[in-house]
Parts: sequence; structure tokens; C-alpha cells
Amino acid sequence: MARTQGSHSEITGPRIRSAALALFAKHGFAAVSMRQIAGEVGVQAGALYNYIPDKQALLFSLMKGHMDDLLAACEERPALNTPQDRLRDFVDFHIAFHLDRPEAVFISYMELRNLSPENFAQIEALRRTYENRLEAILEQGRAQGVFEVADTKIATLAVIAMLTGVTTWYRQAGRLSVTQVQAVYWDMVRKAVAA
Amino acid sequence: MARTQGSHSEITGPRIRSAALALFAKHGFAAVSMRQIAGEVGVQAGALYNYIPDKQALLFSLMKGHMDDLLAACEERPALNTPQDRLRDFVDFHIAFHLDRPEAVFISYMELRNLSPENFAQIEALRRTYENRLEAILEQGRAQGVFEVADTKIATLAVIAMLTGVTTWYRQAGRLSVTQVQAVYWDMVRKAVAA
DNA sequence: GTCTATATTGCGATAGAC
DNA sequence: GTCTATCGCAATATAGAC
Repeated sequence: MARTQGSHSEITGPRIRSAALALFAKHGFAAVSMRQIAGEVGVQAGALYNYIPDKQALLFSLMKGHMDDLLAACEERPALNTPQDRLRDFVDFHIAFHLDRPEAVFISYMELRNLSPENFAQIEALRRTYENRLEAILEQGRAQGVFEVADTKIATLAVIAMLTGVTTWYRQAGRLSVTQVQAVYWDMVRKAVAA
Repeated sequence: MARTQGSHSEITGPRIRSAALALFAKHGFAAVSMRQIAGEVGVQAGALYNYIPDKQALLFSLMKGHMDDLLAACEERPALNTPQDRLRDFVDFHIAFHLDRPEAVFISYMELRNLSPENFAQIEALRRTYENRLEAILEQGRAQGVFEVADTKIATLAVIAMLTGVTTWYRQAGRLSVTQVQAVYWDMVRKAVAA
């Protein structure tokens, strides 16, 4: 079925998001212009506004999409019984998920301050939801006496900070596979919270 | 001794740096204008250029100053013998130093991509130097059999990521003192690298 | 050393033709 | 849906008066 020349609604939208993701991650939201994004996609700047109301909404959409993906993927993990198994699964999942989309991770970390207050609150709430999943695991382990942490909330944030840090150094062409990285981090996490 | 009216060379310089530090930390380097900085200081934008060649140099100066402070303070720590004592001292130092200047820490983390390539290389080298201090401690402990880590380099980065994460949640008015925070993190670090 | 004024460039966003 | 053209504004940085 023929299309009006120059009309590509089904592919331009995703391409805008993809280009914006890469550019925001590389240069930062405030440093990237709508003209740059349009140039990457191959359209004029004005055409972007057929897909997004404004630049802020584009940033929010990218971050919201990332957080939704994170929580959805997290929900799909198999239900495990022991705190140790659940923690190991969380470590594996967190590392694999974050190494799989470093740009989105970077943006969702770095561009929080460029969100409007309302948008910031939404993303923060999703981040809390994710943190709570780990906190519940640590709390269960502590209740059962298999974990021992001085402060469950701090331990939660410390473990997440440690794991997310993997994105700052991991390179696909490096000496370690994702599986090996997971094993190395699991060894440290396991010991850090052990009774 | 009388001064030419409107001439304040000795205080304007530091005030520019201080204002820029706060504004860059809050809104991001690219999102802050020279006019905003000047407004905070109480001068016109053009006057800033009596103190800095350009905006990039201002950012670099702030980050370089922070890294120099970090390494200088690190050098001044007492010489300790056992790897355990040295690691404990590193944890205490890292947390106290970073909690003491959250804005500079934030900038040195977030604005690396806004540095020119030459400036980036310099900051990176200083960061490596700092990381190497921890790596040497972990390596010594491993050689002596008191630490056991699957990968010393990864353990180094993991510990630093975990510790630096404290700046994202710690608030002075919160429920924990710096000393308590140090104890909580030390407990986790100690166990994470224990043999 | 700071001011006012300005050169120059680029920004986000919109209007209307096709 | 995309284009060209443009509005209104703000950006960095500089020049010259005081």
C-alpha cells in the first residue's frame, strides 16, 4: 500500500527516541539540541514535533520507558524461596539488565535534575519501587538469620550502587563475560550481607 | 587602603568558583549560563572573563581542584601497616571526604563528558591515581591471604562505587552521623573482601 | 575591575505550503 | 508527515568607556 512521499510515521518515532537516547547519553540532555536529534534521524527539526510535544517530554518518555522496562523485567523473574537464591537472582538480573542498555541507564542516572518536578517525582517513585524489591529480600534474609546487615536500607542502596557501577567500566570486548562479571559481584554481595 | 570603586579582585574570584560549583551541581554544566553565575556573584557577565578564559576552563578548574584536594588529603593519612587497618582508614576517609563536599563530588562524577578531550584525560588520570591507592591495599591483603577477592581491579571499582553512593542519600539532618555511616559501610566492605 | 553595549550564533518551538 | 521559513529569545564572548 502506497504512502504519501516523505511520510514515515511508524519508523520515525522510534528513530527519534533512539537518536535522542544516544545523544543524551553522550553529551547530556541540556547540551543536545533538537536540531542535532533531527539531523541524526534525517529529518528537519520541526518534524520532531509531530511525535513529541517538547524536549522535556522526550526526556521523560525515555526515562519512564526505561524504568517501566526495568520493573516489568523484574516481575518476570522466577519466584524463588530462600533469601540467598533471591539475592543471587537479583544480582544476576541487575547486572545483565543494566549492561544490556548502558545508555538508558546512564540517562536515568544523570538527567534526573533536568526533569520537571512532576516528572521527577514519577521517576523517583519507580526507582523506589525497584529498590524496595531488593530491600524486601535483605529484610527476609535478616529475619531468617541468614543475612546480617547493620542497616537494611543502607545495605540496599549500597548493593545497588555497587552493582550499577559495573556500567562505568564494563566493555563487551573486555576480558570478562557477563556471566563472569555476575559471579565476581555475587561473591562480594554474598559476603557483604552474610551472617 | 582605599580601593578603586567596584574593584574586588581578591574576593570575586573565589565567589565565582563557589557560585559556579553550586549552580553546576544543581542544574548541570550545560544548563547553567554565565549570566546566572554572574548574577549569583553580583556582577555582570562580562566581568567573569577577568578571572576565567572561558566556561570550559571554569569547569575544568573546579574538577581539577577537587581531584587535587582528594589526592592531597589522601596523602596526609597516617601510614598504617596491616591491610585491614589501611582498608578501614580508606573507607573512613573516602566517606568523610565525599560527604564533606557533595557538590564537588557530584560535578566530578557527572560532568566528565562536558570536558574537552585534553581536560578529560587529565581528570581521568587523577581518578586512576586515586583508585590505585585502594587497589594497592586490596592487593597487599590478597598477597597476605587476609583478603579474598575474585578480581582485585573489579573489587576496587565496586568498593569505590559502593562508598561514593553514600552521597546520593546522606543528609546531615538524617538519622545517622558520619561516624555511624562509616561503621555501617566498613562492616559491608570488610566482609565483602574477607578471606 | 566592572560596567554597558553588542557581535554572533544557536536555541526551542510554531506556521503554513505541499 | 515533512518541509522551509521564521519568531522571540538567550547563549558565549568581546570591546571600549569609566
